[in-house]
Amino acid sequence: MESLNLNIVHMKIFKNFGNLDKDQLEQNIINTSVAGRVILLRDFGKAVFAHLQDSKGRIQIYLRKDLLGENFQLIKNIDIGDIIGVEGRLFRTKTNELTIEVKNFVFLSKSLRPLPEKWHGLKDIEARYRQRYVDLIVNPSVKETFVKRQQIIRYLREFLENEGFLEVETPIMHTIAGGARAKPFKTYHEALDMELYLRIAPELFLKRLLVGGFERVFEIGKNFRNEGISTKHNPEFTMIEFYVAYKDYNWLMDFTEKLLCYVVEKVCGALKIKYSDDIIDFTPPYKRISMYDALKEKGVPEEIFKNQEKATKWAKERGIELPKEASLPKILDEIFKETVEPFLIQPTFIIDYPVELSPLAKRKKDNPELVERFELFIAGREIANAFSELNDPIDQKERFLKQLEERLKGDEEVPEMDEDFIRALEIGMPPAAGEGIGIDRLVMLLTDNQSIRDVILFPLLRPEK
RNA sequence: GGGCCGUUAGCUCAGCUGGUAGAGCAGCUGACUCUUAAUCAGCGGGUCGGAGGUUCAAAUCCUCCACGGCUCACCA
Repeated sequence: MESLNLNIVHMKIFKNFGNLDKDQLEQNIINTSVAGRVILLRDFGKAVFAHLQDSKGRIQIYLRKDLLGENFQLIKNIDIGDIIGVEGRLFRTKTNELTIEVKNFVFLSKSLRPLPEKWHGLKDIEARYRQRYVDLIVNPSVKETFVKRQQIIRYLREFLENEGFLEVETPIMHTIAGGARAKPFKTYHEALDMELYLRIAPELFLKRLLVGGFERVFEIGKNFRNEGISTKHNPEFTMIEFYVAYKDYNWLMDFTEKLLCYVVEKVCGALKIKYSDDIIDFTPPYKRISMYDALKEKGVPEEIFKNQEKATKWAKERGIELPKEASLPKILDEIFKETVEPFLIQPTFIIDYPVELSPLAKRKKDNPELVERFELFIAGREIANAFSELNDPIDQKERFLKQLEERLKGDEEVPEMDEDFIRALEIGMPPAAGEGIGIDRLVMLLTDNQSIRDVILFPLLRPEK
């Protein structure tokens, strides 16, 4: 029987025969076979009802002594959690439930540990993360989340491929951890006797590919940041980054709207979705507003935009904590995070950031203190970060050098100088726009989950003992 | 790293101002051939997260530690 064609509950049985009523099933004998895990068991002595669960659903099976004869004694050895295969005829019970009347069955796997309680299931959050295999068996919505996660990635990929993008893989082990501002994980290569870093972003490698002549590239993969863990941060997380030559950030905003619509429509079946207590509407166009205008809208006085003393005072009066030695743009960024960000529920592009906050973005032509950058906020969270890419090697080198001063002051999050990246820009990079989207946060949004750990199969935890 | 909260049977949870640790489900035995968290009768099940302390007596009070949750800090 192991070699028989075993049906998958939902795809074959319910899809093909789920619409047949009791009489139709009496008149047409439909034999089927299924393998699955026993998740409920009701023993009546000479008859047993059980529910089998497989990857797509559940179906009830009915085992009778008079049909199974001597083999019926074996049924008494079944425990909840065992995996068995059955074959038999489909029928409907008195209560009209589609059921398999078993004529033959086989034990496939024995479960030695009991499953969690059938009614309350597994609730303990720690146990759910540590024993995700049990969580997946008993909490159906968990499985749904991870199916949706894969769909989100599939449709992102499909959209970009349809738009002529090439998917690439760049190194995860870096000799210089660049492309973002974050503390990296360290590892070690024995043969080369060399320290390496796990990447904090693929950005600088993807831009090297623009130099090499690929005009549309993207990469989906893990990034690693050696920072605190929270409901929005896991040390390893999945990003998609994509780059388009000969386009700028305005084009990219339109493109982002199309991309999100494509994915949301495919995955959720509508552009309006529920997230927590909000209804998020992905119908374009999304509001586009500069960082400074967004601050003004929330009542932040314009006079502090150009005056560090006043900005510091204004922030402190409102209990906004500032890092020591914060520059004016950094102070405004902190004010933004407190006064604007939490209120950006509907998709909103915040554009035109101060150059100090964006060392890899191109300056605006009419205002070199700002860059052509946007961040997309949804449900009070940053979902995407994008800009017209800086392709002037001289400006880029100057900005790296300026950052290095901070590194020398002891800021470990500032990357080392990447000389090879400068060399690549010196060869000549076409004007381009690039964007990164945090996949985990997007999945949270589209699956209505409040913690990043609920969209990562095996989130990082300390060892049990 | 700080603050608050949690950790009792395989699972979900009770256990009051300190006085021999409980229930439901799961398990075991028995009854029952259309049940839906099946039902009924009976039985077994615990280093109360760990280590100290206070006390005649600690799941309960105190201290430290471990793990987790929320939150703040951190976070391109």
